[in-house]
Amino acid sequence: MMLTNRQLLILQVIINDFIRSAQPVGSRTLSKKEDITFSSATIRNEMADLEELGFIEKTHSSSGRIPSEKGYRYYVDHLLSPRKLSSKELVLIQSVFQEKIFELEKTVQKSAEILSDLTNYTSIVLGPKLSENRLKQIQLVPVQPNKAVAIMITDSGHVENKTITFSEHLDVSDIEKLMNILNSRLVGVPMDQLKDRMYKEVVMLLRTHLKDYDHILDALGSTFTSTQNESKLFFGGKINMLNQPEFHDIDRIRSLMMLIEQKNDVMQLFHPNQQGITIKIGSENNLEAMENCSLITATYAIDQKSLGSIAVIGPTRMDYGRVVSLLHHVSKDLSNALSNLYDE
Amino acid sequence: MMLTNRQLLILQVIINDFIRSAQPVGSRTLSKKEDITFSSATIRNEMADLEELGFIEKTHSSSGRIPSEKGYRYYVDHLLSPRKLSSKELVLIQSVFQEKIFELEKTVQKSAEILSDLTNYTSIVLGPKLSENRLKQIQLVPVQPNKAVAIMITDSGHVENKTITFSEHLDVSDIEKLMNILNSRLVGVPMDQLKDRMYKEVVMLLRTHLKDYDHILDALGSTFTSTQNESKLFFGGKINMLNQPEFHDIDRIRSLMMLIEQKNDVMQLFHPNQQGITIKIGSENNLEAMENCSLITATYAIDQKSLGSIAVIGPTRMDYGRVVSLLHHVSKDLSNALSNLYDE
DNA sequence: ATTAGCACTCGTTGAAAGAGAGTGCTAACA
DNA sequence: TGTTAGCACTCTCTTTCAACGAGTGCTAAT
Repeated sequence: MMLTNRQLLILQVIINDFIRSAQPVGSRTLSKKEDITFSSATIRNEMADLEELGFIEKTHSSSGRIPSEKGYRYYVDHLLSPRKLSSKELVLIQSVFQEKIFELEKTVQKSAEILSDLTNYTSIVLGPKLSENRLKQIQLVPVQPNKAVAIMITDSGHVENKTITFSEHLDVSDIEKLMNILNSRLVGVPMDQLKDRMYKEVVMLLRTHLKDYDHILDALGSTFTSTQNESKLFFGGKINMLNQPEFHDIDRIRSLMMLIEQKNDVMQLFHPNQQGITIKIGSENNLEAMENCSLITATYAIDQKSLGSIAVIGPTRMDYGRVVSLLHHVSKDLSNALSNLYDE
Repeated sequence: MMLTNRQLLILQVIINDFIRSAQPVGSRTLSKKEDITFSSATIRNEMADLEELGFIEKTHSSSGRIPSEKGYRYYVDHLLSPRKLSSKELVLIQSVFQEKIFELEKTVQKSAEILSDLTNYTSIVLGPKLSENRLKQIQLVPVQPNKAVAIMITDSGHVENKTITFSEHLDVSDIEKLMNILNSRLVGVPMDQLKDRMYKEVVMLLRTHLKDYDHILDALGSTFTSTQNESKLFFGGKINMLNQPEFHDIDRIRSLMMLIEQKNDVMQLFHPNQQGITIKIGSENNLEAMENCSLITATYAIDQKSLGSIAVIGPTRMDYGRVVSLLHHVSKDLSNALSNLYDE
C-alpha cells in the first residue's frame, strides 16, 4: 500500500482544502490549485485509487471527496507540516504567562482560554494531580462545638480544605492536641497516602492522648478519603464548537456538550502515560460522542516532571498543523511559567 | 381593560395548552377542551378581543394563537395556581438535603442539580456573599522564601486562600509576627472591609515591628482586594435547554450559552433586594439573549438572613406553576439545611 | 500515461399544486 | 343580544416535478 508522490500530493491538497472549506473537494477544483499540473481526469483516476485504498470518501455517488479517518491518520502521521505561528499569536500567548499570576489554577485556566481563543475550538486542561503533592502542614480550626475546618497545605502551595464533624464535643485543647499529632506524623506524606498513614501511624497516639479516639478516627478517615485522586478539569471555549459547520445538527451538539459536562467521560479521553503531542482522530477516541471530533493532547510539566495534560477538541476536519503548533507553544510556556512559580 | 371570566378562562386554557404542546392553539382545539362549553366561533370572537388587548398573538395571519409576554405576565400575576408536587418529587428533594453534607458549596451545588433535573430547565444558584462573613482567623504559611499562602477562615467556616508574594525575603519569624498582627487587628471584620481596616489599623503596627513594611502592605492589599464581592455561581442542567423545541435554532442556543458562560451577564439577571419568588418574563430581563426565556428566582437564607438566590431559566413557555412550587420547596429546604449546618 | 469528451448520477433550488389548520365575517338562531 | 353554523379566504407545509450544476466514471484519442 505504497502511495505515489502524486497520490500524496492529491491527498494533501484534498485535506487542506476540506479543512478550509468544509466542502467535498472535486477534481475540477483540485486541478485549478497551483501545485497541481495535471488534468481533472487524471485526478479523477487517482482519486478513485485513493478511495479504494480507504483514504478518501464520497458523501454520495457523484459528490467530491472528503478525507476518511484513515486519510486524516495518514495525513497527521506523514504529511503534517507544523504551522509557523504569526508573531502576533506568539506575543499573545506569551502575554498570558507574563502576567504575574501566583496561583497555579488561574494560570492553568488562562492557558485553556488562550488556546480556545486562538483555535476557535474547545480546550481542556487536566489539572495537576494532587497525589504528587506532599502535605506541608495541616491546620484545624474549630468553627462550632462539634465542627472544625481542616486545612491542608501542600508543599506546592496548594490549599485543600474540608469540614470535619465530630460526633462528640471536642474542646479547643483537644483539637490542638489532635492537630499536633497529625502534623507530627503526616507532614511530608503524599496526599494520596494520608489515609493509609493515618491508620498506621496516628491511631496509637490518638488512643493515648484523646478519649473518643475512634469517632475522631472515623471523621478524619472520611476527610482524607476525598483528598485522593482528584484532578480538576479546566475548559476553554466550551461553546466554540457551535461555530463549526459540522455542528449545525442539534443532536451532535447535545452529545458533545453532554460529554464535556461529564467528568468521567472526559477523563477517559486522556491517556496518562503519554508524552509529547498525541492526536486521536474520531473513533480512535472510543467514544460515540467523539465520532466527528479529534483530540490533540500535550503534557505540561514542572521541572521535567509531567504534571497534567492540555488538549484541544475540534472537528475531525480541524486544522491539525496549527493546533499542534499552538499546543506545543502553550504547553511549553505553561511548563516554564509553573516551573518559575515554584522554583525561584 | 377588564377581562370577562370567559376571556380569562380562554386565556388560561390557551397558555396551559401552549405550555404543554409548544404549538399555536386554534379555536377548534380549544372548543374540545372539557372546561369549555361554547363553540369555536365564540372562541374566535373572544380570541380576536384578547389579541386586540395584547394578551395573545398570531404567528401568521391564519394561525392559532400563542401567549404574548403580556399574556404570560397576566397569567403569572392572576391565574397561576401553584402546582402540587408529587410525593415522589418531594421525597427526591428532601433526600438531597438529608444526605449529610458539611460543606456549603456542595449543598448549594446539589440544590442546583436537583432543580434542573426536576424541571428539565437550567438552574442557577447565586452563592452566598462573602461580604456578609467575618474573618475568624488568618493563617500565613510560608511556601517559598518570598511566598506565603494566606488562609482566611470566616465565622461561617468558609475558607479562602491566596498566595502572597513578597518582594523581599521574609524569614519565618517575620511571617509569624505579621500573622499575629493581622489576627489581633482583623478578626471579626467583615470580609469586604478587610482592606480598609488593614490600611487604617495595621499600618502603624507593621511600621514598628517590621522593616520593608510598605512592600508587605502592597502585597496584603492586593490579597484583600480580590476577597471582596465575589459571589460564586453554580449551575445545573446547563444543556437542558437543548431539549426545548424553541431552541432548535443554533443561534438562540449560542446566545443563551454565551450568556450562561458570562458571569457578568448572569449576575445582571439577579436583583439583590428582592424577597420571595420573582418571575421575569422574556424582555423583562433586559437582555437580548433572554428574549425567549423566563427567569424565576427565589432567595435562600440562614436564620432569616437572606444569603443568596436560586433561580430557574426556561423558555417563556415554561411551566410556571410547577417551577414556582419546586423553587419554593427547594429554597425552603436549602435554607433549613444551611441553618442546621451552622447552628446546631 | 494522460487527457478530452460525454453520458450519467445525485443533491439543490424553485415553482406549482394540494392539503390542512385556522381565521374573520355574515347570517341565522334562541 | 349573545351565540353559533357556514363559508370564503389565508397562510404554512408537504409533495411533486423540472431544470441546473457539480461531480463522477468510462471510453477513445493523443
